[in-house]
Amino acid sequence: MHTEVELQDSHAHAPEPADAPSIFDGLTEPQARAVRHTEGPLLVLAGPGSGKTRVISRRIAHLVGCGIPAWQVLALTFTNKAAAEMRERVLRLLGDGAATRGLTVTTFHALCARLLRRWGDVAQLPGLKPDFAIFDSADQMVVMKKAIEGLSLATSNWPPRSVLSRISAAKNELLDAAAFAAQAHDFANKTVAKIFTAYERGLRAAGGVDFDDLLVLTARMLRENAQVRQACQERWQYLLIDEYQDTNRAQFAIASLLAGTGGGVAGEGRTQGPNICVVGDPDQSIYGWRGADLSNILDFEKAFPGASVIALGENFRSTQRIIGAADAMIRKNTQRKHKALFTANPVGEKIDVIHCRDEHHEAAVVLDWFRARREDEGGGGKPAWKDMAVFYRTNALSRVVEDAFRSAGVPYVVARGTAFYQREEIKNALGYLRIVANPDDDVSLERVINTPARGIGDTSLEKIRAAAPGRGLTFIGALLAVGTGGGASVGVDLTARAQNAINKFMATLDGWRDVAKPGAFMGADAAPTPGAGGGYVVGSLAELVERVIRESGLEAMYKAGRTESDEERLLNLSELVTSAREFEETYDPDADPILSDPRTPQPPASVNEGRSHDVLTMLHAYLERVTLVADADSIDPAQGAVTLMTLHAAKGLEFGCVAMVGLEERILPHARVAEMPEQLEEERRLCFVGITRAMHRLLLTNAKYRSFRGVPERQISSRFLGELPPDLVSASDQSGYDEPGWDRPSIDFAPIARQAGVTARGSNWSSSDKPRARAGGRVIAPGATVRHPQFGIGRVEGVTGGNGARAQIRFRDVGVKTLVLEYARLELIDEG
DNA sequence: CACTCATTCCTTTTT
DNA sequence: GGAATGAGTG
Repeated sequence: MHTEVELQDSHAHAPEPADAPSIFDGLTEPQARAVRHTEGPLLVLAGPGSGKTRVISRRIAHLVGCGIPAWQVLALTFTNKAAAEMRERVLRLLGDGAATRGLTVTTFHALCARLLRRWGDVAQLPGLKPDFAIFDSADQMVVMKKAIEGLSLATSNWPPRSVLSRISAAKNELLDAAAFAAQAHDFANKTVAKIFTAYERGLRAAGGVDFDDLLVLTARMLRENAQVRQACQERWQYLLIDEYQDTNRAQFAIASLLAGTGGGVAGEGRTQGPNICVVGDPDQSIYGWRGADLSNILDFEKAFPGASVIALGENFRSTQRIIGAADAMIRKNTQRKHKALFTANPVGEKIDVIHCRDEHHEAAVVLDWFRARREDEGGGGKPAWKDMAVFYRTNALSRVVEDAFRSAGVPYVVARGTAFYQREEIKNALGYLRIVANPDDDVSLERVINTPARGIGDTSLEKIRAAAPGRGLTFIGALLAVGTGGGASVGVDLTARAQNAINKFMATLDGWRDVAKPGAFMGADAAPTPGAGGGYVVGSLAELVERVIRESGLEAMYKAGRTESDEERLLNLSELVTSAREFEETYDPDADPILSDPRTPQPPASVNEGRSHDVLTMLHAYLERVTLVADADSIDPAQGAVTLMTLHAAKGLEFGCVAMVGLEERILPHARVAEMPEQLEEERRLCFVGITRAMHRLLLTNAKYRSFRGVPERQISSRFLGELPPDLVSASDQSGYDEPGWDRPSIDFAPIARQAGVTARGSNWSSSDKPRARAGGRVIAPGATVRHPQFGIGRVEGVTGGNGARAQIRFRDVGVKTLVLEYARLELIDEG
């Protein structure tokens, strides 16, 4: 133990010397134990607010302090934000110098992307191209639709969304298309298996991988290729995984393969097993729907025998009342290992629970509550806007809150990191860039080939599309052939105009590729252009982005439009250039795991000094970065604004004052638990996560009426509210009604037997308060008489069950109509 | 071929 | 209430 001295002297530019603490300063005994543990597997069960991030960053600093080279340390998180924060905290302890060189702190997905780029060809993963693009969910959808249509199936029978989610589930279980097909026995599964195969083919043909592939392919590569596995194991001797409760099977496989079995060379007396440290909290597992497997954390000691376990139960964040409420609630979960949750903090104020009239009233209540908090003198002093947050279960709930904040002039930010990159103009610009990076990307190609309109219309494209596969041509190959050889040479009969347009387009693409390619005629060595936009070096990424925006015609297109949104789009495009420039400036090849060489497991040292990396490499890295951003990544507490976000995005954060809206049955817990009761406990954990984000004050609200898709529905108070100890709560009913039952959690919500019958749920009548509300949830069967708001009285002739259930109904005036029960506002008159 | 307007279909959560 | 198709027109 020699930490302190070493740590303090070796770093000249630690920002604030006064701030450079001893690594063990102010730690509790269990925290210090976790920091001190270096060799062998370690499980840290870290309750909310237990100083987890602090422990992790100090532990890394301690490892380095013990003489372990930083480049041997790999820390994995789920979001870029968490990675950035962890990295920053380590650097604060150790300084950004030689001591931390090569330290790898990144997300699972980003690590996998880098490993696949570096090793994909060595491992010979079938169909994986070195230039592969990462397809986000919108891209996946395009490929999926094509796959389904290519099999002559209807997207109405095989909804791309749900097929994708089944495939995703399979991939999370490490099943590939062949393995999935092998265990598919009924018709539905066999069909999904076929679609799976076609989807994979389409994805690979476009040189793409989806999010799940990043994990699956990496797991496979590590499992099957000894060379890659050894290289990684040799490089990363110390593995650390945050939010371990959220890992799925693929991530577990990756972690195990990276950890290996022994922790270094045999015979060195290390018998404890690999140096893998995982940190998590089973009570905060909220990604079950994405394949997270709680048994990874619950069975850690089985997977890594001899593991030490340290529980961090003391909470340093919240008041006693908040902790008491959270603890009481989470105890209702039965599938759970109890872990003591306690705090030495002040008792604090009671938790406010307010029943509101509707969502607009609810938003106003939240606003008032925040304003009142700004005058609070109590614990934490007067909070600023940035110390406040609103959480909700679904994104759809944010709109009303946003509106209220906007019109009240209260600053707010919505945590939607992906939103910027989902915008039409940005997707267009990125589409072009993606083609430059990977010409096979036909999803991007089809997106932008006629955006802005350049005379390559549907009819021409259809002809080319029809001809391409028969000739073994990719889409871009066909375009090239059409352009150079003339359409006739590949059996495509195009108008001269279309051919010209295609030629021109291809020439433009070529120009960009010359910029991106190293050593091309406008390569990195050329002199700087003091162009109008000026300042940057030829061969820079930002220049490429700017060129693409201009020469693609996107700029002109949005300039021509004179609506407000067009102006905004132009601004966004220049924002994209800025983001590229920023990326370029901070691009650090040293931090890039792909550059570690297997034969020389040394840190890359100063090999990559200077700007020798070419634009294409940087473009790949940039696109990768841009596709792997998460909602939570955009949260920047430096902004003086209230933060609005989903409960999922809130994990890992803390705020002085928190308001949670929509504590209603069918929202939190979500409606899906009616069909899948086993998901209730995850919903409760989600609520637990929300509550435990609050340091001083917590407000929980719900509304009596809430509109869904414009239709107001009567809401029922969330059962979770009923689970809070009454003495910790200060409840008030401002709904303007006084009905019994409103305060009580619903028991009316038990799963409805689905059988052959179909439930006409919700029955959303006009705003009148007739007793027919009770018709909701009843079974509609053939023979029943119903009333439709437009069509009048009708008789049910037949029903089809399942999701999106429909009924054929014969109306007196309009004849037989097929209606989707969920949306047709049917009123049951007689069960027949 | 491009643009506008009507119709349809949804809404968990996200790397 | 809104995005994403599709039909119809210039």
